[in-house]
Amino acid sequence: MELRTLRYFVAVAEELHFGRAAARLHMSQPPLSRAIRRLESDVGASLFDRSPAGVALTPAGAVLLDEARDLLDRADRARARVAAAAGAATLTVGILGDEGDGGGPGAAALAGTFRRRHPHAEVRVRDADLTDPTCGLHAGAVDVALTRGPFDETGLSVRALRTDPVGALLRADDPLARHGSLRPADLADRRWFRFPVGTDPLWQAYWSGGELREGPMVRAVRECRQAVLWNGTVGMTLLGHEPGEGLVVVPLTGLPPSRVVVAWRTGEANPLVRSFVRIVVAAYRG
Amino acid sequence: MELRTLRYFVAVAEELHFGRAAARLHMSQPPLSRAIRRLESDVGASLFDRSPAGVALTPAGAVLLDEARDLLDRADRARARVAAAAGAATLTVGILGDEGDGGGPGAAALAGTFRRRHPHAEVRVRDADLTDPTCGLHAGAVDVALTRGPFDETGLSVRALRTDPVGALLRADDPLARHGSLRPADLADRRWFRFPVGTDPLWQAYWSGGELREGPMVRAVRECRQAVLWNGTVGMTLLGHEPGEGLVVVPLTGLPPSRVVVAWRTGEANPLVRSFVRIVVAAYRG
DNA sequence: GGGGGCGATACCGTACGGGTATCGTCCCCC
DNA sequence: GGGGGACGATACCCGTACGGTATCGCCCCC
Repeated sequence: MELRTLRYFVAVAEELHFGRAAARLHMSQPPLSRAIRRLESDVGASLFDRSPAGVALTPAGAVLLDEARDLLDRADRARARVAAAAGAATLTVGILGDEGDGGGPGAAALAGTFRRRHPHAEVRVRDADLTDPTCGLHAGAVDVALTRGPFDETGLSVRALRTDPVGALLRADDPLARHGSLRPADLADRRWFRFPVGTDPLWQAYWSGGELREGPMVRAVRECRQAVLWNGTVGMTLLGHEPGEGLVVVPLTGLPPSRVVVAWRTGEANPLVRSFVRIVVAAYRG
Repeated sequence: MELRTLRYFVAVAEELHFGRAAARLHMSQPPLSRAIRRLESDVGASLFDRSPAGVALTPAGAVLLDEARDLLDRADRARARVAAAAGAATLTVGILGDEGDGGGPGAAALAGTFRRRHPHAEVRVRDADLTDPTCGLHAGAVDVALTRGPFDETGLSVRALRTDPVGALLRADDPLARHGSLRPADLADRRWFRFPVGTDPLWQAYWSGGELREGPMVRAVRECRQAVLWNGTVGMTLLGHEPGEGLVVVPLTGLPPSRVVVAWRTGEANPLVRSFVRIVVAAYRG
């Protein structure tokens, strides 16, 4: 007799209809039927009379409906009290700014889900520029980062969410722009944009086509586009996004795809971090 | 926040020691640690201070301990009330008498487990003789049968619990008794004991070596032994049991092994049946 | 400095809870 | 009276999550 099962039971008892109850619970009807059957064998009593005419509560079911509502109510209040006793809780989330992640659920939606689950907690979302892919995880500026690899993962726990193929960002009038795909060697003589000194080396190397090269320095996606547009520089970006006026993206082969990840400091004490991670993983899966 | 998790939490909060709490819960320590971590991220608060010195409750943990005890208490009472509202519940269990099942948990142990889970219910155990392997399932004399195949399964649901190899039951001074194994054909000219008229044909055929033969009529295991001992009759029995004074069991090849099963009428309304089946299956697995 | 206690982590197997597809049954209506 | 629709049950599949064992990391203490 778990609380989730009791929630199922209350839904069926209120709807008196398995199909509608399942819809209300955002699940399909067969698992709901099974869960109720199991609940019945668990408490050792029939809870519903299933007659062709419809579903009706048995006396035992009526008693359980009462008790279940009470239990669920108290469980909710218990949660609230615990949260209150825990005092002010804060979670600082870092996301890779500007472009962020086009195909994902979006930071706003994630923060919303999180706030619904933890109404007492304060969520701060902090945008990072392309200088630090960890958004300040190492430095302690954020508790959890929703970002993109690769970066130095020592001391961090990482869960992959998705992988995206990458492409070269070129001016539309570049001779290479008409190729169907390119390899890094094809761009060996070009200048690539790079990031300010102190940027994570793995990150720097990956997004500069495999090695550091001379080129304009950028901090944000917008600056990358400008750098490509204004001079012969090339850059890397994700496939599938609209590259912008006067620009073209050509798929790059021979490079590992870029991973969207959620990362946090290993052994982090703040329990909200794990909760956020679970929400993010679930959102990217669904 | 499920009730099971809260039981875990209370155990840890009372022991203030993960290892001991795990022992009390009859589980190992790692899953317990994980469950508590998950609970913490679920409620969004740290519940324990894990210091090298030991484990201590946080303020939030203290609040939850209070609430959890209350919830678990009320859940127990809810169960009791539902059971009371359901009125007198009865489960009649049929077991194949006399020998029953040597290697299994035993009907007494199973009934004990069941009574602990359903204190309000009345359990009646009914021994059957070898005449009816279903112990009166078809006739409605019992709700669930813990028995041995094969038998007519129409209208019944069956779950297999174990299979046992079978052997021929012979007098120790029988010339065939010294063989390492026998096939039914080796016993073609012998008389086999048989069961009273009206016995399930599948059952009758299986335990008479593949066909019906003339021979003494028996109703119980004891009678089988006597029949073999007193005249040249042969019979079938299970390997691994002590056959008794003056008797020998020789393995029989070429026959499907005998299945120990739990069976009930398909679509049975009594929810105690499913509960009993679950208990039996768990007991045979563990 | 080494050993022991204890919680955390890693990894694996199983079972349960979710899904889709289909059935059986009853009702209703043409 | 037969066909179709509504609805709960069943069959089957799959992923997750919860159990387990083995091992690590850390601190304490002798």
